[in-house]
Amino acid sequence: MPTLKDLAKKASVSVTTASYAVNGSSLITKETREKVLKAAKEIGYRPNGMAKNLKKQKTETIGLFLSGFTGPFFTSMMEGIHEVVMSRGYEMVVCASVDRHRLLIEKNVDGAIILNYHMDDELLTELASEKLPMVVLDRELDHQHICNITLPNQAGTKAVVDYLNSKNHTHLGFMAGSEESYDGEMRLKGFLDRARELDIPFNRDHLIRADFTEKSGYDAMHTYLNKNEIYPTAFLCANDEMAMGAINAIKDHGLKVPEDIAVTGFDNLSISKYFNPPLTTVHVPKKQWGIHAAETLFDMLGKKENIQTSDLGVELIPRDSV
Amino acid sequence: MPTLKDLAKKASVSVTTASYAVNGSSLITKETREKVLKAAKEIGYRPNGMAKNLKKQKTETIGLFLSGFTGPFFTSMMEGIHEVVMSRGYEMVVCASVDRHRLLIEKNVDGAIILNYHMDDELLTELASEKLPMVVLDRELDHQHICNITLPNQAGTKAVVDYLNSKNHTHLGFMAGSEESYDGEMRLKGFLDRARELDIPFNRDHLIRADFTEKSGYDAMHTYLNKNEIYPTAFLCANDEMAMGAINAIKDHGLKVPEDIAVTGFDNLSISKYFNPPLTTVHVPKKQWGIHAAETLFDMLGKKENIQTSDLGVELIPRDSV
DNA sequence: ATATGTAATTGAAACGTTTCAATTATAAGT
DNA sequence: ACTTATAATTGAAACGTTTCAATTACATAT
Repeated sequence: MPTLKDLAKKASVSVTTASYAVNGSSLITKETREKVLKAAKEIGYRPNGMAKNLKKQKTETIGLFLSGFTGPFFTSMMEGIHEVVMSRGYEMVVCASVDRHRLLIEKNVDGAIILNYHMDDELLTELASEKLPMVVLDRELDHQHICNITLPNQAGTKAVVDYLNSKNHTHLGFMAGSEESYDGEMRLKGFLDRARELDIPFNRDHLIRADFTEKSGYDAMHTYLNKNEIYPTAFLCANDEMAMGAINAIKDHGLKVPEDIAVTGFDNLSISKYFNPPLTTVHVPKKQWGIHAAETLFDMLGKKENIQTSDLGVELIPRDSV
Repeated sequence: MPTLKDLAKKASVSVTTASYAVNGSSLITKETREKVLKAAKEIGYRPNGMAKNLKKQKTETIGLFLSGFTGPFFTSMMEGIHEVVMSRGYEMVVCASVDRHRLLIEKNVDGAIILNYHMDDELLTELASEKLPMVVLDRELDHQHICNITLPNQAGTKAVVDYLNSKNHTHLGFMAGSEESYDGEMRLKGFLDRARELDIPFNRDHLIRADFTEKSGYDAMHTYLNKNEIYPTAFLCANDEMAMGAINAIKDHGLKVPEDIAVTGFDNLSISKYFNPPLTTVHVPKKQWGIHAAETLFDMLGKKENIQTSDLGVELIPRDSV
């Protein structure tokens, strides 16, 4: 691997000049630059990113840290983030991990967007700093260098309860995800609160736990139906994937959706409208969410004062599954 | 940001000892190690990844370079890669880019898996080396430090043609993706070749181009149906997403699937079996593909001789869309 | 007490850049 | 021709680690 020193020798200039040439500095003449660039091509010189980062003390890379790549939910959000990051001339890396990721703890990124319930609050508050601002999407953290951008989860399930209520569904069930998920628990909370507010009785027997995947939704609903012969007229699910699994289980059990049991989801995945039956759900502006997160992060990097983190709106999408 | 020097001072040891302590070397006594670790906690020391990488001349990170995050196809594959990478104690970063990505060209990764038709062959062959082996998934490149692991695209569409033929479909149409996609073009080639082999006449009027997304599939089929009043009895689509779009367009046009037009996909996305009608498609072992790619890359990193790249199998999944 | 071997610690160089400060070359003004 | 200003080039330090080679500390054997 040729280094800048090799390049300098090849072009018979100093290392400094070589550096200026490859970085397009205006301090040197056009001729020297061209001479160096030509030599660079000849020996196949490529700058070494590690050295560059070390010297400049920054990477111009922002990291998105997820708990996993599974599921169709994240892709729109990533697109949103990616668009913003590119437009600012930065690079983006997506990392999945359990509790920690070397790129984050060894400061290999200039900023981070976190959507990873495996990472605990302590690690994040410890790591966040002027040099490593963060936007967290899956919790609320009070820290000078952390911004929270959360989804309107509670408002979402509340809207669903209201909608179902208006359709005279007064016996409700809820399929929740993992208890570790902030978003999931907020959705559950919105549901419970609203049910209480509307005096809709809710029995914990009709609270099912799954893990946000279609399969887990199927399995959980399957077991549930085998155990209970009396069931609600409508089931709210904490996300679309589980809702689809639940609907498939209900159908396989010989019941009809929505006639016997209505089912609602949350997220409004792009495929949900093509499901059979098309899924009533809460639209989550995933891409917008990503854009907003990234823009906020760049505001922090730019040391902007008074960073605004506007709320995302809720929209119920009524379809045939109710 | 406290450095190793700060840590050494705080713990009243040399920089070397501090380094040994944080890296768990057995050259120092238990007591000194503990003393240093305690000091590290106190001042909040974190090793600087950039310096580490520079000195060690490696990152223990492997990069997956994609053309975009869009679409549900990649997630299973990423999971496969990720599993392998983690099991080897490496980190994985996923990068989307147009023609180049700084992390790749500045050697910020120890190895790369490429699935990005935007990157041209020249760049890749120039970059691949002993220190940066690559596995490419979307083309075939002959280079000492590049392994190709491609999908059984041609075999896939050939199987579909055979299947449709056995169902007496002799008027076929094909919805292809972007011409830049190797996989897409191979799928098309398999189709064309097999049709010729079976003496099934094919008219280029029934070759539609879209760009692999559901929306583009819908639009393309919509325009097609408005233009042609005579159409094939079956349409092969180069992937499932376009197939779903095409089916929706056909339905919106007042025709029935599969009665009026049968439609097949390619990929077997997890949602495809729940589509209405369930999609006949070719199963692509996406996760297995990822695992195989990552394992091959580690074989290269380990300078293993005689690297085996076994082929992936094809499996036609008959469902109601035919 | 002295030599000998091993364990623990340390100093200093190196990794490949960037960039400040210093130097040299070139042009312009008298 | 000589100063002065500006442009172009360069030397050297620094970024924060790792690790080789050298040193010191300590125990054991003579």
